[in-house]
Amino acid sequence: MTDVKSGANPLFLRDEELRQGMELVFYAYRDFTAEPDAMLAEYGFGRAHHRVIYFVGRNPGITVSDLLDILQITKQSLSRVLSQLVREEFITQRPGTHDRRQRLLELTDKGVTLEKQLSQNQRDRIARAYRAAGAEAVEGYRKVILGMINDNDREKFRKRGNFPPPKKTGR
Amino acid sequence: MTDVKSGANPLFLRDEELRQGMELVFYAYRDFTAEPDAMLAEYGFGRAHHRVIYFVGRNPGITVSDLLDILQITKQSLSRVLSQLVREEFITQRPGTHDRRQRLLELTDKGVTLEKQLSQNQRDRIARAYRAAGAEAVEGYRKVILGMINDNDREKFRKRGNFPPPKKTGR
DNA sequence: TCATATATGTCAACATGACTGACGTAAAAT
DNA sequence: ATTTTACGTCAGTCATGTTGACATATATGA
Repeated sequence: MTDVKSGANPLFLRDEELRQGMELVFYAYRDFTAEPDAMLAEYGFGRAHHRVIYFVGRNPGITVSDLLDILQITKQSLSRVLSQLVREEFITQRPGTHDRRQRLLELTDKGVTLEKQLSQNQRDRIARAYRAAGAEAVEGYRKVILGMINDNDREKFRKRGNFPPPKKTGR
Repeated sequence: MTDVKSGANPLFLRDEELRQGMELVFYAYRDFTAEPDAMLAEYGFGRAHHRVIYFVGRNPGITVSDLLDILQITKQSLSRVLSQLVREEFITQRPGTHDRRQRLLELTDKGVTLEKQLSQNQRDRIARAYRAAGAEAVEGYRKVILGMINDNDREKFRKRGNFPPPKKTGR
């Protein structure tokens, strides 16, 4: 059998290989979210809250519209979870200095604590995977997965570089 | 006030690296599902239908419980979308030959057509990313992302190996 | 200055896809 | 013969997304 599939050229993208690539994304995401989801449930929060907490923690002082750009949901969807997080004091809002219409978002101490707790599992998961695979594999992982991300967001990572500049505060 | 975040501290780089790893998963999944979601909406279907169609197409003759194991949702959640797909003739059910309690699931021609249409975008996305990154990077991608997946499912990919046999599961 | 655009919030109404818990049926296993 | 398994279904709930309309404060440009 001239099994085309067993060829030595991994760049011959067979259906099987592509399907595996797709499934890997599915499984990774599924397992990536399972444990934080369970923690969140104890607070009466959901995955949406986690995403907000994460990206606010990642970009202190982010505006609502920038957050919307990241999450790609409607402002009404965001509003619900965000106002809940503000009400329960995980996030604070302050007017923008240059544009006072903006509400710049930041985690409170309580928010930082929750964020750490929530992402600890994911952080561990990534660290474990990175360690097991080795630096070279990590470089490959980044390359491939960046290639799957839409152009505009790929830029974000490009701008930061592989090992981003030791910037003091998130801009 | 030693700025913990600035360059000298390798822990910052590590944290930054881990965070980027997490974000890559988020962005990839977000962009991965956006277009199929839009197509599905035209049929009155959602992402859940896609997952069912995908995994039934991938494993013709799969049982309901094996599908539940993959999706990790409750049978009630599955039941709703599955019965809809059966009713609208995208999927057929036939009793298991050895165990007649089972309902072995398969795509109809209509189902195969829809599956292809839906996953074409994802397939293209993967192919593009793989081609752009190169064979070595793909190997790294697989290694890393496999490391993120829970043990039991990692086995699935291990068992199949990198270039798995096109064996349909009986179970 | 006046008009318009922007950033944000909010209300109502709705759909999807998760969940739990309970119950039912048919077939397999002991 | 009894129990377990595979599957379906009903009822109710919740989280998270959607659209569309409207409100307010502020910024910006003619």
